[in-house]
Amino acid sequence: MPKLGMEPIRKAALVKATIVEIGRVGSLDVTVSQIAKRAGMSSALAHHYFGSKEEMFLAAMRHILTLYGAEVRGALALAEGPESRLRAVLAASFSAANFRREAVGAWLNFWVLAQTVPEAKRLLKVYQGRLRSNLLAGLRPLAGDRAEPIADGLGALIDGLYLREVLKSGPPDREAAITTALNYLNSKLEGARP
Amino acid sequence: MPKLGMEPIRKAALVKATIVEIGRVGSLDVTVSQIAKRAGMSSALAHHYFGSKEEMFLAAMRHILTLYGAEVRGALALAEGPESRLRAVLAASFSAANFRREAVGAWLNFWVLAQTVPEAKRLLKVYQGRLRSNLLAGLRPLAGDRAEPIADGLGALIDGLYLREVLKSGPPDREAAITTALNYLNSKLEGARP
DNA sequence: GTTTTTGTTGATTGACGAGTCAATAAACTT
DNA sequence: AAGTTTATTGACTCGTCAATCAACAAAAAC
Repeated sequence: MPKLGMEPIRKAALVKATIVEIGRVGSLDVTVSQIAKRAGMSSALAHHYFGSKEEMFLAAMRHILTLYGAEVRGALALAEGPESRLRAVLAASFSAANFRREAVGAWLNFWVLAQTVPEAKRLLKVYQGRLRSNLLAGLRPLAGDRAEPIADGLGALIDGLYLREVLKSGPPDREAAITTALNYLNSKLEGARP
Repeated sequence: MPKLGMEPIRKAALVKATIVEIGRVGSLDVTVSQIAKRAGMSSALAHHYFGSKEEMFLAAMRHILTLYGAEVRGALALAEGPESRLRAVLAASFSAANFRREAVGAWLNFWVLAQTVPEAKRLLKVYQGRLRSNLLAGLRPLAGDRAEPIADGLGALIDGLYLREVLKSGPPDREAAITTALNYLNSKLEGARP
């Protein structure tokens, strides 16, 4: 009993299921069947829509990047002035949606994927570039020349905080993460101000 | 023509080969045969000595941790005073041996392993704990109460710098990494000093 | 009302890989 | 010299899984 126009629905369900399963299993060793089952369809259908497992992974990455991008843009729209914009970027990076265990686990595994799959590497570089330019936009008015090294450090710090979240046992502690990042930022800005 | 006392030699060769192969392939999807071949023996022998692939991975992790620990201890032995000790820890973390692409790639994959294998998680926590206490020892005399958050931030920053190294294309840039970490440290210490 | 397009799956193929085993051989023990 | 322990491997088992295919169903187009 096929309804028409299923393609986007099925694809969306698969993307979501891919992220959930990678997070649940904790590695890229998830089978297409697992993903398809969670998305409520047969593995054959998953292949029908995506062609290969790798394409599913890449679609999942794109989806996470899109979500993250939207969140940053939303937060940025409300912010006034460089300092507030920086805070917005950090808040979005550690938002409840992005900092869920499941998303963080998937994120880590995408990093692994980037070692093998060029397109995955490219996507991750897009993310890095966006983060960097967002940070720079806020930092340049406050720190001038010293903006670039600060942005690079802060970017690495954010990634590191994600990484460490993976090892934690309890629930994600967004507060702690965001405080650490803000702390970094503040000591940098104090040093740079007249 | 079996010579006796091969066990430690074979095991060492396998551990080394495991790290190399994980770094080369860029994931934990390395076959025991690949590892064994690189170590110059049959896959059956690898199983004979380690029992399972997972045990090989864990042995490789222990090895990397041991190397890192030795390097830190060595650097620390030469250092005088808290500031110099902090610098020593950072230098060891980004030493040529630890910051090779191959080692960094393996490191990333061990993080993934820690999501599934409890013993791997434990080992990674040992690493984190050691790093943390080394940093704290240097920081407490300089920053007092504020030592703990600084150490946590610096630890995350170091992990983040490792993570970012994975995406880089060229040769590892230890200088840049160590400068970023020192920078973080300096702005923190300035803020804390009378 | 027949043809085409879109949706869907069970069954199958083909490859690959972890772990086991039996067999062989050299060295040590008694 | 017979027996035991250690080293070593080729061949095999058994399971898993990505990807394909043939077949079926319903809507749309003609």
